[in-house]
Amino acid sequence: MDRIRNVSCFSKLTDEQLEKLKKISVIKKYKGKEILFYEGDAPIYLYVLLQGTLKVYKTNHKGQQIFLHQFYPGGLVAELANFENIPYPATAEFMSDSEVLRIDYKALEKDFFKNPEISFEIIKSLIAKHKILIDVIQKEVILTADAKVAKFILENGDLFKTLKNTQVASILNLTPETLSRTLSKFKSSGLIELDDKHHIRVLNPQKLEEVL
Amino acid sequence: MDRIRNVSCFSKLTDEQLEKLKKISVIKKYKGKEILFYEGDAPIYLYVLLQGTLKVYKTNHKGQQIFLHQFYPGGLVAELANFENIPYPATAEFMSDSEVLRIDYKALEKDFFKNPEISFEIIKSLIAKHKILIDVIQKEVILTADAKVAKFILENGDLFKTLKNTQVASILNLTPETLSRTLSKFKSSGLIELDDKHHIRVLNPQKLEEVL
DNA sequence: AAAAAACCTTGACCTATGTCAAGCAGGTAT
DNA sequence: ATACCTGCTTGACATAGGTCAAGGTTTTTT
Repeated sequence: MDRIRNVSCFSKLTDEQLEKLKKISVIKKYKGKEILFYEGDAPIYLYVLLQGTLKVYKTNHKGQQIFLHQFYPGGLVAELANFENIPYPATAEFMSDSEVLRIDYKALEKDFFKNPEISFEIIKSLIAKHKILIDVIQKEVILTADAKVAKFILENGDLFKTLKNTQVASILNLTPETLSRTLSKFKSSGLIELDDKHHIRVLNPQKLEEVL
Repeated sequence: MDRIRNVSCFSKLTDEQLEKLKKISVIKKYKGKEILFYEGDAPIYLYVLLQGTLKVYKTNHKGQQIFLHQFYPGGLVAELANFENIPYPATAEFMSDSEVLRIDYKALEKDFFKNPEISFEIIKSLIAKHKILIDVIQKEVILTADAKVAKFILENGDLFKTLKNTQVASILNLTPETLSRTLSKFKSSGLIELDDKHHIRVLNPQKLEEVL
């Protein structure tokens, strides 16, 4: 199918290779809130997200989700677990109705691994994920709640238009209460302004940077 | 030099390739506590640790070190920054007198990147680092202080023999006070026993596991 | 439009861990 | 032996952020 060809990761395969790939993979559909895999599951498949969104999170001692990352179409999911044949280190849950390409990993390894194009794509994907993890560490370990919020406003200000505050809070791994308090603090110190419908206007980007 | 050949990452190179590598690299010696690079520096070189130990950490808002990882001889340091040409995301400091192979990254990229052996080694190194980062997240974000200590005792119990408590505390990113309190708590609940010289005996591995 | 559900805000309180300070123990140097 | 580090322990206190609860507001369902 053309679906596969359009995935950036496989764009450079020959027709013949694509045929092979088709044989070891299948397209699966999921609904929002369904789970693709749980933390601790054994990895059998490599997944490529074709459509929809997928979030990956870990669960802490008190059962709360620690949001790690969100996948968009084209993303390669969970190579690590496949490579190392260790249990998935996190849980993956669909956030909307989605489609994934489910690839039999063992077969892929056998046929495709010597292909330098594929290796390169894998390196790229690993590096991207590496960056994500470093960001997670930055976010969770280094930044205070205020700094998280300031960073999010500066980098993703428009998302406030689409997301509810609870959703933003969960992306930042904060409680809605803390987010609310932080926003009012910023508001009262004149850093931002909230008009009617969740539209944040940054009044003082300078100062907001300084919070970091 | 044979030094290079013994680095696992380059063990499969031909003599000719090794010659090339020699031309674009140089061995540097450092003393303990010297800094290899600071968080935020621009990456020019790829480093391979030949001898000694190197620790990598980030610094949080209050200026404390957040320990991320320790490198041992053979380790490839900081590929990410090189690949992506972004500033180093952490600081690297030698913990003992050490030697590194300093490789001109641009030249390496040009000459060696199509080599599937090298690609494979890079993938391996990236995956190892990926795992480390996931562990860091696990340690810093998911685990409580008690759980960190319990995990460390179970996995690295012998290190208590060689390291001072302050050093263990800094590996766990805890204050010595917290570590001390946690150890006495474990001791008084009969989970562990401390004899004269820093030798921890685990009395109840079962229960210790449960703390996790 | 009415009822129900979900969301946001604010206050009071809790908890884990860090900070500061003091005392103590053991090892090393004088 | 004495003095002096360095590291360990313990206590009192501080603080960031979470938890619980209640009231108000918005959105969704009926």
